[in-house]
Amino acid sequence: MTESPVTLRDVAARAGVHPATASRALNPETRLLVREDTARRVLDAAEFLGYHPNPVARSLRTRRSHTIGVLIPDLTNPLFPPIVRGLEDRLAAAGYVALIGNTDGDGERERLIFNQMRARHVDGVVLATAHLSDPLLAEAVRAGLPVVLMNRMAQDHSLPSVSVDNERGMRMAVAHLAAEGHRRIAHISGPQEVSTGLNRYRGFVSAMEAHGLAADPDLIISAKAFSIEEGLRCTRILLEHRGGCTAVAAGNDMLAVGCFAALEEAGLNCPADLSVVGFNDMPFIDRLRPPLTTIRFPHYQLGTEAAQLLLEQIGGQGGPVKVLYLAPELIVRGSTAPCRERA
Amino acid sequence: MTESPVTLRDVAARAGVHPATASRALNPETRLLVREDTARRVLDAAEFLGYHPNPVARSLRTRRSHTIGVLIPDLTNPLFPPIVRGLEDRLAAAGYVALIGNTDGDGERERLIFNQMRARHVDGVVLATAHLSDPLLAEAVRAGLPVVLMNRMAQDHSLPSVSVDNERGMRMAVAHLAAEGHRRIAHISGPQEVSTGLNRYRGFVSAMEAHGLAADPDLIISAKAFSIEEGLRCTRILLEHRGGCTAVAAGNDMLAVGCFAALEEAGLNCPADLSVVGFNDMPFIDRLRPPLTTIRFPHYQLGTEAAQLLLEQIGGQGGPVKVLYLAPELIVRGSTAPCRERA
DNA sequence: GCGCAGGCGGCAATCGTGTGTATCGATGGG
DNA sequence: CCCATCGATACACACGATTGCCGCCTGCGC
Repeated sequence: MTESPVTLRDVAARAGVHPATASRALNPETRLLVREDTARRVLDAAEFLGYHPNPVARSLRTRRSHTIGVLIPDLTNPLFPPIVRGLEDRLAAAGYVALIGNTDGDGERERLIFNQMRARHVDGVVLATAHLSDPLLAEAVRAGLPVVLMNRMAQDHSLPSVSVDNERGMRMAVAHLAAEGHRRIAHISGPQEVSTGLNRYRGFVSAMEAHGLAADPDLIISAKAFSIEEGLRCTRILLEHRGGCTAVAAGNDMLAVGCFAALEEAGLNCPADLSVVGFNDMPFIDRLRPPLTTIRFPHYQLGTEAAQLLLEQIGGQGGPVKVLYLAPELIVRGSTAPCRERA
Repeated sequence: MTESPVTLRDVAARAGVHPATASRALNPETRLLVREDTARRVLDAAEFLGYHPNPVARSLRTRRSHTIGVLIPDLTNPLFPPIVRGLEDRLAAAGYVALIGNTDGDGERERLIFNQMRARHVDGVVLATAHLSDPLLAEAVRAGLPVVLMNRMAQDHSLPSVSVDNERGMRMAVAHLAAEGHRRIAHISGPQEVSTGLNRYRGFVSAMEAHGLAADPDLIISAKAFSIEEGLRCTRILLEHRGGCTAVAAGNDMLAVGCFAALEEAGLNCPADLSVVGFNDMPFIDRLRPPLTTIRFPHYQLGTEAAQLLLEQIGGQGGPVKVLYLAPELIVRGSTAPCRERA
């Protein structure tokens, strides 16, 4: 009464069959091995008793836990909740659940959590933390563990991944600033060890060249993390011995928020003194002062697509490795304005 | 090589003992049943082989999954990520993992997810979604499933819970507005079916009385959910046939954000035309325009304390039911100003 | 009427661990 | 010298579901 002690043998007993037969009848895959009326009797008995298969026992036998490990840097980064929800919703629809692990950008912690997840026999892993060359990837591949990279790509291995087209997104951001008349545009780049940081940097450089603008090395500062603190630090440096830039393309929204903080600290106004464009269009970023101009991509869908790719991989079709790009979109808000120096 | 096929029998074989002995030697609880040098031999063998007990098999035998179900309304509500992190961190320290379920405030979905979690044999449940009288609670109690309420309380059952002192917090908010000279203060209350909504409402009424102010029923509007949309809707109503209030105490920050949206829509200015105070001090709320005056409580700690209570309950000390209140704190920012009508 | 084929379903082993019980050996006391 | 006792370990089964294998029964054809 306290638990749900209704087990397969109970169902079998009530249906007057052997547990093995009940098992076959209940599994849609093997149901055709059982006569139809027998199957119906078993199903009715299961229904009547309120039978739910014990997933632990099933996992022990089938060696599949229906559990997915998800490694992200930090759940409290507003970018991730919608992505995680997309993941969980899609996984849940397939009968899987997600175990979330926060690495805080620490490689040591990442390895620890990864091992714990492997110990729990996860059926696959979604990595949103992978560095360009991450030893974990080699390990996962060697172990035959299905892996999908999310918002990240790897250089050493060809792995399925879902991400926004970062180069294109950054080019759109720069194009917007250029169209507003800005010529001296700075870039606060994300960490160059992750694909997101690197590709956006590349997009910045190529876009500047495409617009016939010099990508002044003095106006490119590399942040050590995608954090508000780093945005603040980098912008301070920029403001101190900047070559007089009129606009900043930040590596992501968090860096842009840090940029805002630095401007406020220096008594400068955005966009009057400096135009700022971010990347991600994370929740609530449209309600800041000023509302941030940024590059949007569908967060929730990023999660669902990552889940989809992982499920396909677990399904074992063994098809070609899929690399999925989601289209970025420029969202113009109040943090960018025409360049005054040109006017 | 691909998996970690090193099992208890392997360890036992290498140590030259029976698997049962190896099991006892490895378990600190039962280690004293084994001679010390034998235990050491087993431990060495386990170390050498890189043995990790199979948690699935263990769970099947011990009927403990080391898994906790966590039901929240919506992970994309910025209030929850820090709370969830606190929970996960504390649980992880005790060897537990959390399964997150989003109910979207839907009772049907809540029941569905709850059942799925029970089917997965979670060792306990943290409920951040419970209504004042929730059939799930009775069910969980009847099943002997450890439960902790988070940011919620129940009326029917005496259950362990962790929450902020909502009445006191709301009284602090009202006291602040009163101190600024406001006399006609409105309240956008949260859903009255959940303790958070009800207790803040009570706090509002009692605070108004304490300051000798009339709690005009026209100035109290009940939202159907703690959402931006509801905040928008309720504020519109308030602005249309309000009795000329000069301040609003919102049931939480999301409602306050909706309130901001309604003001912008009506061409009104906060705090010049209307002072607004929220509740929760959720992340990024300090970066809105204007920065929201609100009631803060430690989110992360709310999570860790809930986890702690649940772990104690699972530990089975069977002590008295603990109900924990965290102290609220008034954070004054730019969304509240002295009442102009008094000046 | 008998033999064979094939569809159904039962038997039992298995997954890896934990634990109650039995057994074995040693030791100490009478 | 034998028996009782106790400590240490081996044995076996249970947890609950899955699945390879085998046997039974039925139906059909000759």
